[in-house]
Amino acid sequence: MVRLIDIAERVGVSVMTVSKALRDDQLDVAAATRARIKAAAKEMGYLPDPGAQSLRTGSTKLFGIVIPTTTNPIFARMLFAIEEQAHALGYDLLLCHTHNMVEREEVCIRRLLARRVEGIFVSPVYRMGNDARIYRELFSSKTPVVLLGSPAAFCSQFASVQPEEVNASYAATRHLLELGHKRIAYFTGPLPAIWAQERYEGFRRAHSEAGLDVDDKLVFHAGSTIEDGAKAALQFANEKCDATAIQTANDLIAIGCAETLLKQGIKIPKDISLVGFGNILVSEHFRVPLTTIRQPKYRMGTAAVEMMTQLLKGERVENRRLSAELVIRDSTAVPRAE
Amino acid sequence: MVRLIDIAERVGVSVMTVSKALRDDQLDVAAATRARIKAAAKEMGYLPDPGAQSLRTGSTKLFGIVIPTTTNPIFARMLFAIEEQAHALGYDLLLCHTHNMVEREEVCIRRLLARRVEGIFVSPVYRMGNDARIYRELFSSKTPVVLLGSPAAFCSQFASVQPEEVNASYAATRHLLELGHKRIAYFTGPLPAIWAQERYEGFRRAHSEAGLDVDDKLVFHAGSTIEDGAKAALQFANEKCDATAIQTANDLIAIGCAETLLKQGIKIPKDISLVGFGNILVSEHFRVPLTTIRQPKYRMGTAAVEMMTQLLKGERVENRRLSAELVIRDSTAVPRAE
DNA sequence: AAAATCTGTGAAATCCGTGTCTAAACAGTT
DNA sequence: AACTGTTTAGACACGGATTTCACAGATTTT
Repeated sequence: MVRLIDIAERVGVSVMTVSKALRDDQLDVAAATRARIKAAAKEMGYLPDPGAQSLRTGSTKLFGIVIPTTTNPIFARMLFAIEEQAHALGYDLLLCHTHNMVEREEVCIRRLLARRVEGIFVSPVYRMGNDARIYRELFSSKTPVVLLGSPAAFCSQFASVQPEEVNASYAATRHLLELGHKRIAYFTGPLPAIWAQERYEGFRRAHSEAGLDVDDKLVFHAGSTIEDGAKAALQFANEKCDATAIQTANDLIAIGCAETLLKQGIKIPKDISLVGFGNILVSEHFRVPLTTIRQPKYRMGTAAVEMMTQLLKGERVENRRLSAELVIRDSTAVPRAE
Repeated sequence: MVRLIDIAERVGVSVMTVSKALRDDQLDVAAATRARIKAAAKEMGYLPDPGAQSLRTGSTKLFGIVIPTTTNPIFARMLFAIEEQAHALGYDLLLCHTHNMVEREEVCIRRLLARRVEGIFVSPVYRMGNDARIYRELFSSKTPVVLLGSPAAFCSQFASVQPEEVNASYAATRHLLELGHKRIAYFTGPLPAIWAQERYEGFRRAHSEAGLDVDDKLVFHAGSTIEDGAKAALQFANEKCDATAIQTANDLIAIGCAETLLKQGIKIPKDISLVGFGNILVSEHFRVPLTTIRQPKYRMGTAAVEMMTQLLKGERVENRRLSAELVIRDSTAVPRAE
């Protein structure tokens, strides 16, 4: 590896001069000398040692990102945006997966802190309670943090970007109500997750504004995967409640649900309407292209990085909520005439 | 931040003793001293500075990974496996996206080299020619490299993991032939990509073994995205060739193709059979669940890390090809009786 | 009892780049 | 010629951990 001193010897100047010549333009070094040094550095393929740099300057130029998994399309797309923006700022990105497990999340965050990253993007693993040791550690480390998702009680001290869960979910329910549906089932996400609560809240609000009550028998607990959706659908079918539409807390649940119903010969949207949340790739190309909420994944990523740069500058930041709009496809229609 | 010297002062020993006590177990330091030091380190929340460590030892404990994008489900899953294995080895992972653009790929690889990563996993951007400057640079940097995908001419000096493209594609074609299809169209991937060539090769081989010729009129150039598949399908429909089945170079092409054909009222598999390659999430839940080739994504990731550890130990490694098998779903059937 | 060996500990040098401060060189002014 | 101010360059110290080596004291050998 080429070091500063190698260049210094070659050009015949001191190490300090080389260091200055290669960094602060316009300072302390004569133009001619600077040119010679830069030429030599390029020719010799010099790359500063980041270890030495970070040791001296205290700056690692690293961000860390902690997400459930990249196989979740929502996060894949946000990750993509964040990586792009971070690079533009001269930061590299360290990636960690939690698989939605608290122990893993702890390990991930500790790894990143040990690495002295200058900022962490994290999608918190949902849990009950208003305290989580790792988030206290994170806070006392003073590392800038941007939450990708809802700030639950245990991490409410940090800045966050999230979609407009309540309003978006509300819009989805409204869409069903306007089509004429009166009895709408709801497949919830994991209860401890704020996003799940908020999406459900939107569903309720649309009902109460329409002067309707939510029938508890129409609420099914689904989790967040395709399998969870399938299981809930089975229960739904068994209970033979007279719902004409189903709204789900995310697209994966909707997919699982639809697969199960279709298998039982139930037609979508003829027999039952279905609306999801998220607009992942599968939704568009699903057997029955899914009416859903388009989450602004890429924009959430760019917003997160913007907030991070503000935090790095020591500025205060406001939490951000990005609007998410309804995408109407083929899984919703007017209810079947009785 | 707590430093070694802080612990040293607290415990009343030298920095060196602390350093040794916290690292090489069983050496040089008396058990009692070691215990006191460890207790103090834990209590004070000591975390070694990776910058200083890497400066001194020359080891960064970092891997880099360069992939087209995490939104591509194939890579998302491999990334997941690689991250998991790397962490188990004590390495952190630096992520870079190329978007299949050579310029970006150069930037990414240079970033990683500048970071002094100890190993790079890279899915090469396909290009013609047998020379690429950045791969020469990479080679002369002596950084261990494992290719995620085919070793094209310009990067054949590196170790690689890849699925059994030819055989798998061959199996897909065989499946169609055995169903009784005689005229099978083929939608190729990007020609410079070796995987595209190999999948096509499997298609040809199955034909020649069955004593059939491949009709050039049935070969369409498709690229690698849903849009590419849709475009090729349009051309296919216009040319009214009498094919009874279509095989595509990957699942996304198949999806785009199917969307287009279905929109034109063509029934799958009744009017035409369709087989893809890759088995991504969409394929299973597509309007017509897709017959395809299951790529061993997770296993490719673990194999890549295994190979990397061998390279790190200075051992020679053999390129690896993992078998990929046919998954039969609903998009293939016997050809329609004329 | 003297010499040789082993153990636990620490001092100093080192990895490579950068912040600070001083010194030399030079131009312009009186 | 003496003085001032600016530009350019280098000396020195430092960041935090680790490698090397020396040394004192305890233990074993002769």
